[in-house]
Amino acid sequence: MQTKTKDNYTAQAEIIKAMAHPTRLLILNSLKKKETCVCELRELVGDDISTVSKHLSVLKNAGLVAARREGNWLFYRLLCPCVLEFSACVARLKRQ
Amino acid sequence: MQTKTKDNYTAQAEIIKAMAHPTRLLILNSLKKKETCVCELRELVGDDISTVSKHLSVLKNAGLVAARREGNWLFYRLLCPCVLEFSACVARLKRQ
DNA sequence: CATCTATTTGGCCATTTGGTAAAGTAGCAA
DNA sequence: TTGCTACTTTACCAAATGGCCAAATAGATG
Repeated sequence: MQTKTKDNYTAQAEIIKAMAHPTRLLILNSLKKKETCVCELRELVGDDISTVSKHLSVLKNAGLVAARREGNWLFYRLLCPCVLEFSACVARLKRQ
Repeated sequence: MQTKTKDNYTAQAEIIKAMAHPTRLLILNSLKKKETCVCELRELVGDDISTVSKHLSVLKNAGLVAARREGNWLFYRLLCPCVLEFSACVARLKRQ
């Protein structure tokens, strides 16, 4: 196996790992509909605010979302909606 | 958030988590081409045979692959090729 | 039966992850 | 300035993950 390919899979795995959590999937799917502030995501998720913030930083570091400040609020948005096409495939798989 | 939806994301996350490792991505992409025995996957991956076997059991438990015995050999095959369409999306993301 | 080959499983250990509480930071407003 | 709101970061802990070695297992063959 070539090093370049290995690096490629490592980089892909990083992104997939960032998606591999129920809360983060929920957040991603929610952001598909609209840009959302942390406080609203927190209500949606139902966990501690610091937990939600950590999940958001995982998604941000993976390049899946980005934030925009508006006064006291931070609005997160989805950078790559195509990652959600994956959900449909996984949902299909689950039913087999 | 409804319980049903939560369960849904948990189930999806299980499958995505199974993909979220460089070695397992390598295996999945290799199986896309053809059914392969463990010994050959081991050569491809380069890790200890027990490590490769454990990765395969993660993929099997997630429902992503299945095995077929032929004499002493176990041949693994990909059950849901659509999971790999995701790679293209992630690769695009990486370049942004 | 014994033995060989291919693969899985269990034990162990180091590293990573996910969660909370507490402390820190950034902007707004009085 | 002080204080308030909205969030992030740090510290800490428990649980999960990933790796290797060694032991166990399954089927083929003598």
